[in-house]
Amino acid sequence: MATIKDVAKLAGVALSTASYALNGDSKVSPKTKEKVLEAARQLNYSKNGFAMDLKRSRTNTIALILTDLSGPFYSELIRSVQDVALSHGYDLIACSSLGGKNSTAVKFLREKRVDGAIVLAHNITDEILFTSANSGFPIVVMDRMTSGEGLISVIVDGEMGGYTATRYLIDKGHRSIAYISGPSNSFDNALRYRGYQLAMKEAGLEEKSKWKLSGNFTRDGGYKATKMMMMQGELPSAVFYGNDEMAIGGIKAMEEGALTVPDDVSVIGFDDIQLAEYLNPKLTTIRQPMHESGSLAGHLLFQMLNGEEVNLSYKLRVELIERESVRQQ
Amino acid sequence: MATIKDVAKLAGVALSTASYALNGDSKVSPKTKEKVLEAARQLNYSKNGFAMDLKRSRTNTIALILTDLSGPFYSELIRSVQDVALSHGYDLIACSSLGGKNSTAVKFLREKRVDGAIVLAHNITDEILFTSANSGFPIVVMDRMTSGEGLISVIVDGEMGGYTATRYLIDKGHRSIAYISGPSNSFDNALRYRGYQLAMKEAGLEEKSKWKLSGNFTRDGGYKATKMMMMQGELPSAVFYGNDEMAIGGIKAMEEGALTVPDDVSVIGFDDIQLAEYLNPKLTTIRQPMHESGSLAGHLLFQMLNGEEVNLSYKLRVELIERESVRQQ
DNA sequence: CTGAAAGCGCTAACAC
DNA sequence: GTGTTAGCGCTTTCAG
Repeated sequence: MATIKDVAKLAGVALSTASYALNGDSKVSPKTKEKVLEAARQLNYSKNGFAMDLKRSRTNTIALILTDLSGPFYSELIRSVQDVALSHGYDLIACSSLGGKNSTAVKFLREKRVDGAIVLAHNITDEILFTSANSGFPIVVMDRMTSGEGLISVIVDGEMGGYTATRYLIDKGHRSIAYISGPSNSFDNALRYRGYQLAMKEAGLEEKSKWKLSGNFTRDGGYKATKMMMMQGELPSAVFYGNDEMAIGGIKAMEEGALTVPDDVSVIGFDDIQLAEYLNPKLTTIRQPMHESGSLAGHLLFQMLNGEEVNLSYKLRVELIERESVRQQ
Repeated sequence: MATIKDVAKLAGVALSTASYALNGDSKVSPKTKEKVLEAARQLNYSKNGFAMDLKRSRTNTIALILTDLSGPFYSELIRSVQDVALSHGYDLIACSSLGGKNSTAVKFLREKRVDGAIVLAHNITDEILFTSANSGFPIVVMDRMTSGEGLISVIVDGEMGGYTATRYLIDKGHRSIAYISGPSNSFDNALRYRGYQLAMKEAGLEEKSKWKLSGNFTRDGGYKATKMMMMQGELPSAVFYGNDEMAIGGIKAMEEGALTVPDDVSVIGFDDIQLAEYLNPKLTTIRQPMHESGSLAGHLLFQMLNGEEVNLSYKLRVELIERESVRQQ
């Protein structure tokens, strides 16, 4: 691998001159510059990224950390963060926190391989966040309400969402409503469930403990939880799934059990994933403003990077998307 | 930011001793090691990633380069590559080639910020691939047939896929079959189209030039191309969309035009994206073995990293997934 | 086992 | 404008 030293030698100039020429600094004469560039071309030279980062102690890169890079749900978020990064002349890399403490994500955070990060990964502990973030290394976290030095959060109002969904079902005349929950350690799930409870209580409705099922936020989990519910004999008139993925699994289970949605049982989800409007029936759900929240997170990160003052947390509103999976009772 | 120097000083040992202790080298006495670790803890020390990479001139990281991080289609691929990376003790980062020559992807490739890369991004030119790859920096490219020093390809047999899809339609009794193509610079599209042409020719069928439409591989493009086709008056009895996304858009356009799939016109796609089986009607399509190809690409990359000999290219077979969008004519 | 010292490749004062 | 030089923070020989 050719180094800048080789380039300088071949071009017959000093190291620094080569560096200046390569970086487009104005204080190099055009012909010297051309000489250097030509030498670089000949040697197929390309600069060593780390050496530069080390020297500059800045990478011009931010990281987006997700639990699993492969969730279709993140598309919009990734895109909006990417747009913001690009518009600030920064690079974006995505990495996964799969593997917890030993994951790529934690390594990048701890070893400061980027200038800042946006984190949406529940398996990154608060402790890691706290010890990694500081005024020189900002982090915005999107799946919990946590803040500290260089650490802020932008979250979606899940409680409001849970309330809205439940309330909508109640307004449609439903009286027996089940909530199929996500993982018990999920902050998002807790919020949605709290919203559900609130609306139920407010309407004087009771949550039946036999319908208290968990589907782990996965399609298969939703399927199994629903099967379980169906085996219990008595069915609610509506079920609120903690997320759309579980609702998909749930609808499948119902279909298999000769139950029609929404005629036999109404279904509402949460997230508004892309698939939602292609399901049959089209899924009524609560839309998370992924684009807005990603964009906001990105902008805030750059504000912090520039040393500007920002709030400790931001909460975004959620929206009901009425489609076909809920019927008037 | 505390450096290893600070840690050494606080612990009262030499720099090298601190380094050894921190890296778990065996030649440090347990109590010295503990002293160092304690000092590191106190200072909230974490090593500087670049300095290490620079010194070691290895990053233990590979990159997966995609045109757009946000395509839902990549999920399975990402997951399989990730699994392979993890099992080799490597980190994986994903980055986007959005922005072409100035993209993050190109920067990472040229500046060697990783140890190797898997590329599935048609806007990365062959030239960049050739100048970046070498025996010390392997690249496996997944969307074209290109090879060179440290550069190999694993592709899916798109031509066979195109042939299979078209042949299936013909066997179902269809005689007028349109192919809605992807971007003209797409290698994948060219392959699929060639397969289509082959099957048509073999059956003595003719491609009508008025149905020669392009949908750019996007949902919206498929929608527009289909609208265009419908405006022409005469409709084919079956249409083969270059990918599933376009088929989705196409089906929507047909629905809006009071056309029923598959009763009025049969539809076949390509890719077998997750959505395909949730559409109404469920989409008949050609499945790309994303898991297998990602896994293979990953394994090959590591073989190259280890200096092992590998073939210049690998071609994977494709599979017809029969669902509901094609009917017997 | 420990410590001193030599760089990895690059940038950015600083002097000429 | 151009060249000299001092590190960025780390690993790793080599001598004690």
